[in-house]
Amino acid sequence: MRVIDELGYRPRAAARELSAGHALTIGLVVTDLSNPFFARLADRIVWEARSHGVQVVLMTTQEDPHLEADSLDTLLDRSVSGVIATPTGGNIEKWRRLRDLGVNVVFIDRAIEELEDVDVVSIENFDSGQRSTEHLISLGHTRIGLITGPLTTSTGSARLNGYRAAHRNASLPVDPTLIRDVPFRGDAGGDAVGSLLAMRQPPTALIVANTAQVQSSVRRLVQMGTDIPDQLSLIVFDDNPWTELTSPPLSVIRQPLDMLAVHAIELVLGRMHGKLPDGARRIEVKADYLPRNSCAPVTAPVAR
Amino acid sequence: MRVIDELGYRPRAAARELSAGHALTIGLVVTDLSNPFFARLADRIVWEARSHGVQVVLMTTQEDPHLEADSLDTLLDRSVSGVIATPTGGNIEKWRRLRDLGVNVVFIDRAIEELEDVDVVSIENFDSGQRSTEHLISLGHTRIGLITGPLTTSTGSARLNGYRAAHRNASLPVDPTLIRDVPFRGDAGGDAVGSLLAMRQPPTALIVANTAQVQSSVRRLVQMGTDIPDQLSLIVFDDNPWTELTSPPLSVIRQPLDMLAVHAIELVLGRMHGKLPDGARRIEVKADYLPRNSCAPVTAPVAR
DNA sequence: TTGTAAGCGTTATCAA
DNA sequence: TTGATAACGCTTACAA
Repeated sequence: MRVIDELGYRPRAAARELSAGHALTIGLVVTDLSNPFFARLADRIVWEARSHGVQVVLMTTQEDPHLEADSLDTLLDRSVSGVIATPTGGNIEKWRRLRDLGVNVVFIDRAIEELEDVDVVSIENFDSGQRSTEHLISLGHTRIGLITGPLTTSTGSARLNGYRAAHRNASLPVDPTLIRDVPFRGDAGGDAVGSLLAMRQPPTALIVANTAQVQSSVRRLVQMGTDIPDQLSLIVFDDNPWTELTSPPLSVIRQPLDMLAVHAIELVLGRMHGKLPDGARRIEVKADYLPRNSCAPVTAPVAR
Repeated sequence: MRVIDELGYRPRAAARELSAGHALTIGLVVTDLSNPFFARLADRIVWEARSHGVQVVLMTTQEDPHLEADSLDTLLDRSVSGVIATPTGGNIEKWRRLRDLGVNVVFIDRAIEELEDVDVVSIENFDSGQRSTEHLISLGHTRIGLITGPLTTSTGSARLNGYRAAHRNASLPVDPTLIRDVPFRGDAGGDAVGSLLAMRQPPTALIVANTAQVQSSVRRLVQMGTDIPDQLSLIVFDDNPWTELTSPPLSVIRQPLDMLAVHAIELVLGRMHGKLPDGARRIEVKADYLPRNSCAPVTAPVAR
């Protein structure tokens, strides 16, 4: 021990991994880090992992299944003992194989229907969609726009279902032309905003129900000089650091990133140490509605 | 080859690393990912690294030298062949040892004076400080506040020197009470804003010269209801996605993240392959001033 | 308790 | 060109 200290000896990770057959490393696979949601999620995960002596290898997919497939191969080569990912939706077989090979997989933020035996940590998507819609309905809005990610994603469909349920409960019809499911990448959010406001009977309220579309949507609203909240009430998903710096400050659905990260890490590490019972876990944490000043009652009653 | 295909064989990274003595991996050591500047930087670096078949192990320091030291040890254990880092300023000996052990180190964004033989990629800090100050002076401002990171950091001191040079060139005195060098973490930016505006003779313009302080500074300005630009002209460092979403949109110094990332990766990989001449490289890329609507001429001439 | 040896999967060296 | 062999540094099982 004294000599170890004197020489500053440190065991070599590669040798240990080769001998053990697996690495004290997890892979983190997210879309990209320019989305503040994923960035802060990554920050929390790296932080939590560190406190357990686990390193994080970071890979980004740009929502592209090919890049995702590459990432998974690479992580497999590295014998990572776990993967935390926001899956693109593709590579079903690859994910399954990864899991069968003993890699602990945890999906965060979204799920994949076909992979029911994979752990998932997410917010209560249905509930978030419902509550934000209900809030706008309670302000008298009857034409509420919804911008969401592709409906093939679990977040997209669950939030839309919440939106629908809120309408149903209020005995309001759902106008399908107010619903825009758009791709994650590019300026799709902005375009959806443009076309919604150009409608003959435009919505009086808007929910941007995916973090990937918030920035481009808000940018477009600012460019168009839309008067918020008088002309349009607005709720966006996820409390970015800047949502309170706009005028007016935006009412948001706040996703509890810390909880998501902590649960994800605990699932991965728990399975690593075999401390968890078999069977997939689905953890849903509540997302709060944080009212600020971007929502107001409808100004004029809507003629029908 | 056919059998390789059939069996889906893939070489084991751990064995290769053990044999080769080093890993096709680099460490990325940044403060934290909740700062959009570092997040986007990390995004670009991961992306560039991937295109060269190199994986990235991510570690965060929270500006804490102890955490940084831990990170370096861990990376050393992993035999990474390179490290890209925004150094905290401490651990001088550790950095030097790392370099002497053959790990290619590239500092990004900031430098450490004592380590003159380490590659550095940064923006033209002096120039950025000078140009932003000059712009405000040309609008007639004579009392220009400056919020910057600790002056022990290369970015802090270089930007301050630029600020001073601009004053000198315009034969303006520098009022030291207008200069606030504050810690990176916490709400130091907001507090500096508060105390600057509470001065008997407050500044008519403000430069927030560090990304870490922008968010808390702007938040405080919004909270205080400061009229920008009529009451206070504002320039902030780094073009976050939200700087054009505030009202008014903020004039910024835009740091060319792509360039920083590309240069850093090229330096690390270039040295890995021994394609680079000896001797440290200092690459400085120009940062553009991007005028938006947060700067205006002084309203009333300052009584003297 | 301490010491020895085999094995992890790859690369590199040296013979054939 | 091909094929066998040692070495990388750690863990673990077994023998002394």
